[in-house]
Formats: sequence, structure tokens, C-alpha cells
Amino acid sequence: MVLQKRLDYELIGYQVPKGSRSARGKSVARKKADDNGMFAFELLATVAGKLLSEEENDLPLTNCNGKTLHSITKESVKEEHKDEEKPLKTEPCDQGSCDESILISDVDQLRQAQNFVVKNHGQTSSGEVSYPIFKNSCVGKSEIRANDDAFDSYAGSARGDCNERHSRSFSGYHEGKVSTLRDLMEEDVKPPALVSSDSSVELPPCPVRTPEGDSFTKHVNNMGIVSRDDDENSSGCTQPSKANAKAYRPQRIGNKRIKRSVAYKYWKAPTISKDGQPSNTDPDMKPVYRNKKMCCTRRRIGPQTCTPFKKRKLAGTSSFLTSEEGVSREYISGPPEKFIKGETTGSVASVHGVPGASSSLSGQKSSTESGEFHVKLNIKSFRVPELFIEIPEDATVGSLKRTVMEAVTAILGGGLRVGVLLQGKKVRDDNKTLLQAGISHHDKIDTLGFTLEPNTAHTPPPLESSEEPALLLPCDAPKPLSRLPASPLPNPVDVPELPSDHPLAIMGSLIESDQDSAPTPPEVSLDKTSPNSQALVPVPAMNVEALAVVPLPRKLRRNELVQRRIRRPFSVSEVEALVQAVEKLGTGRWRDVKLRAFDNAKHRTYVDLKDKWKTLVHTARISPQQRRGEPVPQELLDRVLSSHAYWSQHQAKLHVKQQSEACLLL
DNA sequence: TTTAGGG
DNA sequence: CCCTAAA
Repeated sequence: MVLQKRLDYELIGYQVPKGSRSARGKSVARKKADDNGMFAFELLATVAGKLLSEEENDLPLTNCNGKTLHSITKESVKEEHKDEEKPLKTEPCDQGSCDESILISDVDQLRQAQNFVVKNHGQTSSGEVSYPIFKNSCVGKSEIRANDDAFDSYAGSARGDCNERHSRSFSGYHEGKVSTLRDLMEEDVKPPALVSSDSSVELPPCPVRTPEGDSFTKHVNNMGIVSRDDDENSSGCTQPSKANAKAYRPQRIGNKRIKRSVAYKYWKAPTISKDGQPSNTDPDMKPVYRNKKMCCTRRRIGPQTCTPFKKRKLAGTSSFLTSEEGVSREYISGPPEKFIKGETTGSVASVHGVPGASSSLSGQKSSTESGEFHVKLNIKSFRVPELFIEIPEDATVGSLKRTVMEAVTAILGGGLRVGVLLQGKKVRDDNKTLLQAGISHHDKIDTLGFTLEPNTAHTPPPLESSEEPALLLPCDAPKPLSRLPASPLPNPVDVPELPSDHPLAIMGSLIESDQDSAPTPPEVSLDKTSPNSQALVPVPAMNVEALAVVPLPRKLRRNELVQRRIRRPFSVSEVEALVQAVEKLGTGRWRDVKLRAFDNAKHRTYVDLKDKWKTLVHTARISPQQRRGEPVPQELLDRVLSSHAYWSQHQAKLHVKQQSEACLLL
């Protein structure tokens, strides 16, 4: 099963500092195969945030060739919303040099913290999601593979925001100047091959016209993340970014492409612009172009800040790896707070996750504090613990189904409890906040999982301790997803929403489970050798990796052992044998009857035979219309009655005799 | 363990 | 079929 998480980021675009060359290493952030793709976004967001923070003020952008490019600031972005036609202006770099090292260090930090692997782009191996962040100073690529469907859905949702001010998505401004998560997002969507082949730039879903320069569609040449689109022609910096926006006029490849375009939020200009005016003062976000200085600042989104911008949320799911899943993916936009803190610029608001629980797709503006993140977790399925069922081969499929159902019911009948696992440890204190529990912490979030445990309360404590956790949902999931065999349960468990302080916290947690609709669990074994069937015995799933994480209390299982035996209706032949034996031995010698007629039928105990006789007598006394199940020949029933009468009398006689004897004794 | 009955 | 008191 898959656990889907939604993380909301605010980050949308950023201005690349002139001096930032750190990007030039063609370094690629690659996430481990088992990691969630979300990290890529985080990384991007972080980097972007760093860039922004470092260069709050307007910075000139240069392409690989050193040519000054148009710089885009948040403000410009804002303006652009209003006036799309307005071209961006190029600015000289006022600010001091930007230190490239910053970026690198950030990446390193991220890598350490998040287990990122930084590699050259080319090193990405199959099975891994590669997130090339910087191809080189001039060109950045982002490649992420994601499910198209998911993306589309996301895009669609984003689309709704298009009309709203500030909500417009832009993939980039001026060539190479601005790269956004969107770039990544888009790239992600397409398979690598497609990406590479596709040179066209994607437009925002909304009816947004790009100005001459198609600012929206442009990509940053210089640094940072550049969408592949730009790249297509030039692999790397070799290709100078096009200063002319026109050159980059986006091409629409298809609806799909368009849909994919992700809406990004714009950052509001920092409170203080270069000119010294607070940019955010303008509630309307009136666009202002500053030729010389543009402010790139991030604005905090929060009630207090009254962010004018609407946010768009990118949804990303950790399930990137498993495209086949068809799971909707959500992308995270915006860097974690953690990273934000490091920002130096005072005037700049840090990028942070969108607090609001508002659906990412909705594009609603979140009113929540910046510190709050909402994550949506969706457990699509879960795996059923192993069940061992012994059933005769002549049993019907229907009986098998019932048996399985009984076994499952026995396990789950008492209800389920949800357990939260963090790094394999159970979080027991329900009152803790996620932050307190450490879920918000990056380092600890790698593995967030859930367990579904049988509710012991209802189940009487049984005998042995050999139980295992009924259901354990491992978080790590990418792999499991792909290989889930599964047997899905009819009803997936849904975990609506888990708020988390940090979106990333949950990233690591991908829960997947399998569910198999099949009533017959894979584990079911049919014992052909023995005609007899035994009761169901749930086997602990401890041996399963996924399940092994946390041993659950063993008490739960007891009643499984005690599980009711499988119902095995007597066949006519059995009835015949029974009647015959009883006629000879009488009622009251069931052990002898058993040995005589059912010695080889291990699943028929003398109690069973006695019970059957009882029911036979009852059946014989009722009208045929009232009888159920396989009809018993009337002839047998007649024998049952006669025999019953005979032996009853005989027994009575004996009883009387005994009594009389007793009396005599007295 | 086996019986005998109620559930 | 289960559960159990009684034997």
C-alpha cells in the first residue's frame, strides 16, 4: 500500500545570483532509490531558498557566457501577474558577489541530513530518481520521474488557481534566470527520454500569456535549477541561455504537457526592497519593475504577514518510484523551515511550507502559520499478516473463502488500533505533537510507519504468546510498492491527514501495503495429504521484513489459535456411516462410534458425531421444507428416528435399572 | 477423556 | 461447532 503524503511548499521560483557558480559542478542530487522523491523538492527548495536569502536584493544574472540576463525578482513576478506583457528588465548586479559555496554547502548538508547523494547527472542509475539540480552554471536540469496521472491531476488542480492573482505558475523567467520547482516537477513527470527529447517549454495551465519574453516559460540559464526544456538544445552550459525571451517561447506539446505545468507560488517581495520600500506593503501586490534593483525575497506566509499571494501547492508523493502505481502524487513546494532559518537576509521572508491544510490543489491561501505543515497521508492498502490455513482439498472454494474470512475476522474482529512507528520505534504518547515526537525532524523522519494492530481489548487473552503483529505497515516503501504482491483488503485504511510541523518529516514515510481482494490469501496452503482440515492458524508475520519492524504484543493472537474450526457439513455418506454405527452401538458411546466409523476422519471428533446425531434427530423431526443444507435421504432419517427411539428407551431402561438398583441398595 | 447438553 | 459440567 502506499501512503501518500502531501507537502506544501511555498517556494516557487528564485533568482539566481550572478556569482553563484557553485552550481556548475553538474552536480546532481540523487535520492536513494528507497527514498522519496520529495527530497528532491526539498533540496531544490532549499537551494532556491538559499539563493534567495543570499541575494535578496536584485542581482544581475548572467548566462554561461557571462552575458547579463534579465533578472527576475519576486516582485517582478508579482508584477508579471498583473502585467504579463511587461517585459522583465535586466539589472546590473548591485549586490556583492554571491558565494557559490553556499549552495554547495547546502547541498552537502542536505545530503547528510537527508542522505542525498550528489552525483553527476550522468551517473543516475535506473531505478533511482535523479534530481539533477545543477547541471552547470549555465544550465540546470531537473529530472524527476513521476506518474503522469498524478501530475496531471496535480496540474489540474493547480490550474484552478490560474486566474487568481499570484497564483500563476511560472516555470522560469528569462532564460536560465529563474528555475522553479515547477521545472522539476514538470521534468519529473516525464520519463527521462521524453524529457530530453522535449525541448518545448511548458506553459502554465492557466490562460496566461507570456509576454514577449514569455517570462513564464523561460528558464534560468545561469544557475540553479533549470528545466530540461532549456536544456534540450544545449546539454549543459555550452549553450548560452537566450537572453531573448522570444527565443524561448514555450511550445505546447499537448494538453498533457500543459496540464503538467505546475503552478507555483510566487514569493512576495521582501518587506524591504532595494529602494527601501517594503515590497509587501502593497497588499495588492502591485507589480513593480525595478530596473536597477529587483528584490527577491521570500515572504512568509502567514496570517500575520497577510500574504497577498495565493499559494499553489505542489503535491509530491514519495511514490515516485513506482509509476505503475498510478498513485496520485503530490509534490511539495517550498523548503522546510529548517533551511529557511539559515537565511541571512533580514528583509527576506523565508520560504516555508504552506501551513494551511488547504488542499494543495485547491490553491487556497492558507491562513495558517508558516510553521505548520499539513500532510495528507493516504494508506492505500495494507498487507494482511500471514495466515496459515489447513483445509481439506475436497473443501469447496466457498468454504475456503469462509475460512479465510473467519481467520481474518478473528484477527481483526476485535477492532484495530493504529500505531505510529518512527524509525521503527513505536510512538506511544498520543499527546505528543508530531514535533515532539520527532516526526518533524528531518533526521528522524525517514521512516514513519503505521501499524494496524488487533485490538486486544476485545479478545480474551489466550494461550500462547506466539502472536505477531497483525498488521504492520512499514513506511519505507518504495520498494515494497513495486513488489507488493498483495492481497488487498477490501477496505483500505485511510489516514486522512496528519499535521506535521515539517512537511519533510513525513516524506520518508511511505506506507504501502498490499491488499488482496482475493479471499484466499496467498499463504493459504491446502493440505492435500490429509483429508482432514484443521482450524485456521494465523501465522505471525514477523518473518516478513516489513512487518518485522515492531513486534506487537503477542496476546492478540490467542484467539486465533482458538479459532473456531472450519465448518464441515456431513456428507450423506458420513451420515450413513454414523447412522449405521449408532444403530449398532447406540447413543452414548460416541467414542466407539468414532472409532468404528470415523476413525480415519480426524476432523470428526466424537463430540462432532454426537452433535451430528443430535441434529439428525432434529432434522428428522422437522418438515423437509425446513431442512437446510445437503438433503439427507429420508430413509436415513427414518433410521435415525427409530434408532434414536430405541436407544433412548434402552438408555431409559438402563437408567431405571440403575435407579432401581440404587433403591435396592438403599 | 468422554458424555451429555446447552449455546 | 463451541463450551463445559460431570462423570
